[in-house]
Amino acid sequence: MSQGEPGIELDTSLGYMLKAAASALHSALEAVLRPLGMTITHYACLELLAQRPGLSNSELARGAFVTRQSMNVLLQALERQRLVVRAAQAPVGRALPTELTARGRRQLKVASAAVRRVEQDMLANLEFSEQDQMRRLLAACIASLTEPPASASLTSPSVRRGWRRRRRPEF
Amino acid sequence: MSQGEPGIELDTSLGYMLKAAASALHSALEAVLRPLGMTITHYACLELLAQRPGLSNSELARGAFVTRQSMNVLLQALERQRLVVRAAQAPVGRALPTELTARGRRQLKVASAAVRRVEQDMLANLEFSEQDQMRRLLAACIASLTEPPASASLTSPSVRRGWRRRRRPEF
DNA sequence: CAGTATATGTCAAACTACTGACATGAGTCA
DNA sequence: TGACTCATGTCAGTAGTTTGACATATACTG
Repeated sequence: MSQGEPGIELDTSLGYMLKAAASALHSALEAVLRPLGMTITHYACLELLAQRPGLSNSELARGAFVTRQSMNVLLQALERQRLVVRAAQAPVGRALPTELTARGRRQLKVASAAVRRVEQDMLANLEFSEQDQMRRLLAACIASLTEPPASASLTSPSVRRGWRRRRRPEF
Repeated sequence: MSQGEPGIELDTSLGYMLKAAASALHSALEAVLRPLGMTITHYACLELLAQRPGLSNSELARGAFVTRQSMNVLLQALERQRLVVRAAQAPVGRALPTELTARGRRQLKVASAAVRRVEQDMLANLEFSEQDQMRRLLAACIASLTEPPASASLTSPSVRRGWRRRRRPEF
């Protein structure tokens, strides 16, 4: 083009490619989850609870990359559907531990299988060593973007100080 | 973090890590673009037009990973702000070529610099060879998810048949 | 040529997720 | 103890996107 150095070369920009890959994955996940009557965040919430029972609303929000407000409305819906149960009162602080019900586990089981298929499709052409490599590279990108050098674990809410987590999530 | 760390795949799931990286990038981009009064899609639209002048609404939508309806409302806003101009009538078919105005180019220049900084931050700890590797891996994932083996170029709307592009975009 | 399928532009309605705001619980520090 | 800071839950309003629908333009098919 004419004007000097324009901007970013989209075709080779890793930021753009990252977005493209995430977008493709998102579409594929939506496509398999929709017939099950679930959104991606809905699925993510269930999966998180299956692997870490007792997570609070805020912790689930961080794990699903949405705001705690968004997760809150979702959680209320899931509770109405009897897919999860929340403690009536907080054991400590204000955080209310949440857990899956048997019904929630059943729904998750179906969804989880579908999601796994999508992920395997995505990695169909990658060797195991390449998958490891990709994990390493993505982790490096995440770390660089999240600045604070250490931790920020899903379940370490209070201890860390002086660093304020970025408010906005995804997508 | 007392509950027995159920070995979760989330921490090693490439799908999850991809989402995490995209989410972190999205947040970082939003943070630098917001002070400029731009959204990510807004920026993406301008950047696309800078590199491929004459792109239509639908082509811009695909390039920015949103629906053509979303891009349409954005384009109308950008046109009102005199950042872009659209052809009054289609040279062929219904597609209306769009181009940046001088004003649009000026706005893009500032945003592009900010975005470049974010991307460089993200890649700060990666060697060039690792960046190439990452490009290759992401490209493979995108290809696997998009199924149809070939093409699907940003500017090949009509030729391809028998394959319907996935409707939903991103993020 | 008629019929069908694909692309595109655009309006309107519905939704999802975010921002803003406020109150509550807990830890830190002087 | 009291002031301050931080994390959390939750309600209300809003912005950005998607879904749905329809008209129109082109290209393929038989």
